[in-house]
Parts: sequence; structure tokens; C-alpha cells
Amino acid sequence: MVTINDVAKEANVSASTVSRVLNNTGTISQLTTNTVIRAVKKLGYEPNVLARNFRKKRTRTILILTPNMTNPFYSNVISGICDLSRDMNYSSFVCNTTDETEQIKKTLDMLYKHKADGAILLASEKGQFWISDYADEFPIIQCCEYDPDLEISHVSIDNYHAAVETVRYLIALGHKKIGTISSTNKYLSTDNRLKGYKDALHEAGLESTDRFVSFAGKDYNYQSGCRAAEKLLAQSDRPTALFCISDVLAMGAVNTAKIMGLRIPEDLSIVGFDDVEQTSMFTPKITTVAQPCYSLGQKAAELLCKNLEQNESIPLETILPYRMIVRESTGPRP
Amino acid sequence: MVTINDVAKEANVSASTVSRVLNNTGTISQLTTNTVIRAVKKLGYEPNVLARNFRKKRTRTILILTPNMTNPFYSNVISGICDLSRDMNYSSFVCNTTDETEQIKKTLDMLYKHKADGAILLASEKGQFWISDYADEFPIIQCCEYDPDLEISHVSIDNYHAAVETVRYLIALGHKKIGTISSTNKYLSTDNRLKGYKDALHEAGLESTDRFVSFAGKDYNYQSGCRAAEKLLAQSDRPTALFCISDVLAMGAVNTAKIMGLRIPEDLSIVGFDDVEQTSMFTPKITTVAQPCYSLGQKAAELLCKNLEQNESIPLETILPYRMIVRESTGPRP
DNA sequence: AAGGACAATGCAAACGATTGCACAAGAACT
DNA sequence: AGTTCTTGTGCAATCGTTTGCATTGTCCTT
Repeated sequence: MVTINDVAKEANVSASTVSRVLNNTGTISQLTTNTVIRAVKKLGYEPNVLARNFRKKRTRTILILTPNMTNPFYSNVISGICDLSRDMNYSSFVCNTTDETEQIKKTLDMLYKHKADGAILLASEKGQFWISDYADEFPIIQCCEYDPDLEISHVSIDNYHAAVETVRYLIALGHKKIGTISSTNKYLSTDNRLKGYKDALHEAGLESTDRFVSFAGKDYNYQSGCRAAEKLLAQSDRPTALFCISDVLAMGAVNTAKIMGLRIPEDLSIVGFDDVEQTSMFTPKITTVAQPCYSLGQKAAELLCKNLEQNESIPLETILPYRMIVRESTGPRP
Repeated sequence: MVTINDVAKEANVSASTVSRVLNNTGTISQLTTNTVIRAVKKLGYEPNVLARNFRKKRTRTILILTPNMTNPFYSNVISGICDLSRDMNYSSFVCNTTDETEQIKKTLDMLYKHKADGAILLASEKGQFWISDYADEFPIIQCCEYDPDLEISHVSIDNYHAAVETVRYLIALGHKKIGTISSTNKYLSTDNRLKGYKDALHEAGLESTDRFVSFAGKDYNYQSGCRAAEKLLAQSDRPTALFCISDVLAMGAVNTAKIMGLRIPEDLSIVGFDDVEQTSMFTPKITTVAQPCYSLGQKAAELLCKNLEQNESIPLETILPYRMIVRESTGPRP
């Protein structure tokens, strides 16, 4: 293995000079710089990352904490983080935490142990104040979900207005009885989407009744979407449109509706959220609010890496645009 | 930060002794061992990973190379790898390579740079002989896909027999005209599933004609599944059953069939492969061959870690069981 | 012309662990 | 009793970089 000393010898300078050339630190004459670079190339020298990390107490590694990387929404975000951090010459270490506090803490402790330089949290439930202990010492970014009561940087979309806009759209189609499928999880987005839904109804002078609000379990999955939809649609005076806070829930709702003999969108309009790939494989293709998953991840990674690299400060809030995609599951009021 | 020397001082021994106690190397008396352990606990000493890695030229990190982590099949495998390697105190670094040779090489070069100790390749196309150059020097495992011409350890299922069994099942249902949707990609599994399909037909004395074989693009996606199915079903003398080499292709086929006015399974039986979550959200729920994605990942990670840890040798071949799941998309010949 | 400022470089000490070698003390053998 | 083995421990070198400080030479200022 060729070391910095070999290069130094070849270039007739000291190891420190080589180091300074390679790190762009200190003042080195153009002439020497050239000589060193030539020597580096000639010997095919590559700095030993292990030694460098050790000396600098840095690893060029970032942590990605996700409840579950199997979820297509998260896997897209993670993809964005991985790709960008790779381009910045950072490694990314993905960790499934299943939202368990102990697991999250254990993973974040890697920061203390110098196994990683910073972290991106994909989904923090609200009220986890202890996260600040880490964020005070290390750069941490919350991506997608975040806690507004914590002074930690986050990258997200405007869930409130996305919900408002969606429900307005349903209202514009003539719907008067609009239901929603929410969730019992503790994410901010869930609250904001519910609030947006209610405000949009209110703004249009429509009643917002508990009868039209159904909560899927915190696991958010297909089955719970089916059940939640059933509760709403079994009522004699049922909604004619459903705003679901995730696509998977929407798929469950579509399924339940079909089983109950309702045609979509003729009898019932359904809209989802996220725009995971499967929504367009479904029949009917589901109208949804697209989140820029990949970009959310990229942006978070970019902010984090730049902070680590040049100590550039991370803005407290970064909001990316959402986009409503009208497909086949919504139509005028029956 | 408390170092090994602090512990040594506290325990009135030398740093080497502390090191030996912690690494279980050399011979240390029970008495000293206890003293050291007490000192470690008292000071809350944690070995500096960076220094240790540097000295040992190891990182306790494994590389995961995937064409695309967004694919639900891979994300499940990756999940298995991540979870198991975390339990073994290894970090895992996921990298999207989009099957590009240059990207794969660049990632594997991290092994040379001591940024990782071993690697798991999720999907290698056949004929990439240069991979052996890496495998000769570092532990590498191919998971799911592999090249039989390379002497590299792999963890997989028996794709050939899975295909045979599936087609036999369709034959048992009375089908005589059975088509398949394959792909133009260069994966071994694709070849084996096609071969299994043909052999099963042959074994039953049924003709296997090119008219009934359609190839989706190498991207494997929903759209290409739709197109491939259309080619098969547009024929006047069309198949009554389709064996698709992936669930996503099967979903495309279902969709196309519906559009063409065919009822499933009354007019056409369709079976997929993989058992990704969405198959059961689809109407009808799709009959498929389940691969133990998560376990495949776990197994590969376990073998790799154990090899790194205790130099335990990795068997050339590890085959995990598949399982056919009959759901709603298959029925007797119309 | 003297002094100061500055640019360019080298020396050597870190960083925190691991490990080959040496050595002491006691045990076991002849 | 003398030799050899074994066991337990410490010393000091080492891994490959980075970096604080010292040094040299050059140029500018007054």
C-alpha cells in the first residue's frame, strides 16, 4: 500500500506538504502543488480513509432513520438521500427503527461513537423532546415528518394547504358530503391534513361532522384502510367523496367501496396522498397529492452534507412543493 | 473523552492489558480481568471505533449493492440485511447502482479503500467476470440473482423448480394453452423460470410455442407488463393462462386483460412471482410464488458477518424454500 | 538598512488503539 | 539445584494522517 510518505519521498517534500496539498489547507506554492499532484498520480496514491477518519474524528457517514424502509414512500425518500450523499462522497447508513424509542436512541448514539457525522430522521412522532439532546451536539435533519415544538431543521411539504386544496377540489366538483380517512398515528402531517380538511369544509360553509371522520390504525396499512372505509360507507347517509391521508388507505377504500357495490367515481370519489407508484396500477387510477419523495430526500441530504462540509448553516424550515394529480377516481357529485 | 489509558491508570495496569481484556486476546488472570472490567464500567469507557478500525484495518461495514432500492422486492431483502447486520453490530451501506457497471465498480472499490469489509450484491447480470477480481480478495455474496459461471457464494431460491411447479399447477387446472411473460434482462432467474415453464409443458406433452412467450423490457415494470400481455392476448387463439415472472408484470397483465374485457379467473388465469405486498391489494388478489425476501437478505448477511467475524467459510450455494400462494387470479380452464 | 510581515515548508507530536517482543515469577521437570 | 515451560504483564513501536509550532527566505515599509 502506498502511503503519504511514499508520495512525499517521490516529490521530495515532507508528508505535511503532501497532506496540505491534498486537503487544500495552509499555503503551498503552485510549483510544489504540481510536483505533489504528479507524484500522487504516478504512484496511484489514495489516502487511507481509516487513518484520515481517525485523525479527523469524522467518518463521512450519515445516518438515515426510518420506521420501515419497506414502505414505498420512504424507500423513495431514502433513495434520494443515498444518491445525493454518494455524489457528495458520503456513505449513508440506513436503519429501520420501527418507531421504537430505544432503537432510535441506540442508532443516534452512533454519533457519539464517531460512527457517523450527522443524521436524517424520516419520521419523528411528536413529543420526543430528547431528540434535541442529540440535535444540540450534532447536525440532524427531520425529513417529511417533524415536531414543530422542536427547534430542529426540517424538510417537508405544506401538508395543511395540500389538504385544503384537495378538499376544495372535491367541493368544486359539487360534493357536499365529504369524509376523510385519517390515522391514529402521532405524525404532524396527520394533524395538518385533518385540520386542512376541516378548514376547507368550514370555509365553504359545509358541516364537518365526526360521522364523516374515520381513523385507521397507526400502522397505516391496506387492511386498516378497508376497515376505516367500511365504517364511513356503511352509514345510510354516507359521504359521496373521501379524502384519504395516504394512497395505501385510499386503495383500501377503493376496494371496500367496490365490494359494497359502489362505482368509482360515479357513486363515490376517492383521493389519496403521496403518489406511490401503485396508485397508477390500480383500477381506477387514483387521484392523489404527489409528494416529491425523492427530492425531499435529496434536499435533506444536500443540506446535511453541506453543513458537514463547509459548516454551512441549515435553515430551520425547507418546504418543497406538492402537486395534485387528477386521475380516474374522482368525478362530479352523483 | 475517556481513553484506554484512563482505564489503564484507574485499574493500575498497562493499556495493553486493558486492550487484551477487551478483545479476549492473550492470557490475562481472572483477577486482573475483573479489575479492568470494573474500571471500564466505572469510567463508562467505550473504545474509540475510529482508532480501532484504523488499527485493525476493518470497518464493520458491509456494502449492499442494489439496482434500485425502491423496488419493493429489493427493499424487503435489504431490510433483512440491515436488520441482521445491525444485530451483529455491523453497519450496512446501501447503494443504488441501476445495474451500471461503472457504478458497481466504484462502489466495490470501497473495499480496497477500507471503507467496508465485505459486500452483498442483490442482482448481478450474468457474464460480469470482473466481479471475481473483487471476490478473490474480499468476501462477497450474491443474493437472489447470481452467475452460475462465477465461483462466488450465493443465496437464492430454486427458480427452475418454482416455475415448473407453478406451470404444473396450471396444467392440473386443465389449462392447455399456457403463455408466459418473461423479460429481456440478463438475470439467471429469468432464464431458469423460462426453462422451467418450457420443461413443465413438455413433460405434460403440451406444445411450447414462441407465440405464447412474450418478453417485457429489462426494466420489468408495470407498463411493459401491460404491453407484453397485449401481444399475447390479442391473438385469436390466445392462451387461457399466463405465467408471469414477476408480480408487477402480472399486475400489468391483469390490467390489460380487464381492458380487453376478459374476466379473471373465469376467462384467463394469471400467476405472478415474488409475492410483493401489492398483489393482495389488487382485485383479484394475484396467485403467486412467494420468495422469502426478508430471509434471503438475513441469510446472506448472516453468512457474510460470520465470515468476517470468525473467518467461517461461506458455502458456495444456499437455497431457501419458495412457496406457492394460490389466491383469486387462477381457476379452471374456461 | 533594519525591522516586520508574510509565504512556504519541515519537524515532530499527536490521535487511540493493538501487538510483537521481552521479561519476571512461579511451576514443573530432570 | 538447575533447567525449561508456562503464565501474566508491560514497554514501546506501529498504523497513516493531520496540524501546531518553528524555521527559513523574500519582500515591503519606514
